Amino acid sequence: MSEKHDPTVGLPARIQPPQSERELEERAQRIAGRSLGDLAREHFMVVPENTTRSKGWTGQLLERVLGATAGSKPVPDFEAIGVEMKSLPVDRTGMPLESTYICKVAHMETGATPWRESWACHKLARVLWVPVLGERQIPISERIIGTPFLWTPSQREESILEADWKLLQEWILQGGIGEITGTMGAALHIRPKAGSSAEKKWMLGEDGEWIKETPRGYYLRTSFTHRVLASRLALPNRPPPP
DNA sequence: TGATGATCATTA
DNA sequence: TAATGATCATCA
Repeated sequence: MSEKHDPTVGLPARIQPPQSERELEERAQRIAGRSLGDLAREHFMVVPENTTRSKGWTGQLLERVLGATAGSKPVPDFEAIGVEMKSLPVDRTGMPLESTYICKVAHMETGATPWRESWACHKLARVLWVPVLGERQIPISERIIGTPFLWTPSQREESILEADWKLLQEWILQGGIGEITGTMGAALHIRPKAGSSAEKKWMLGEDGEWIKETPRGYYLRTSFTHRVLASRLALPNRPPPP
């Protein structure tokens, strides 16, 4: 009989998950303006030289700092309060540098799933956006956290997402998942999401038969996330558009 | 192994 | 140079 090794021995206690949105917001506001290097040091994380081999590092740091549920479970980052966290790399003007991954394209959804019942819709129902000044020229440790904020899609935003969802579902119905390209969808689109293009998974094909296909995921375009940032941060007191 | 966290890098 | 398609690390 051997005792189970406890990897937390010698490390600081894990940050407890926030028990309310208020608590999460307070934590998030406190790291606004801080550098990734400072936060990493406080939480005993080593800053990578570059992100090529550490692509998820910033997100993992923020999860740790804010007390997100660790791991890769298919549940919200802050499970108790149903909030998803997304770090968003932006340039100095607030323009997102990358699209935002939402979730995989599930083979059970390849057809006529209503937007409101979709995995993507549930994922986006409540999001803590954490902008990070993340231009490649800036060393990782010097990148600065912006102002985080909680977000639920407005009616306008949701109608855009729903329209794209319907469009993509229609394409899947007509031609199968294999016909989808990244050009489809104004805000929400579908792109490969796999370890490599060689990776194939069983999906439902055009005529309902099982086929091997590249795993794909739903992503938000930068044009959409930019409008989300701009409407919540740059123009906080702007009256709603007509 | 498959879902999570994303960013990389080639091409149009 | 932006966008699409490809790829990388970690965790349970």
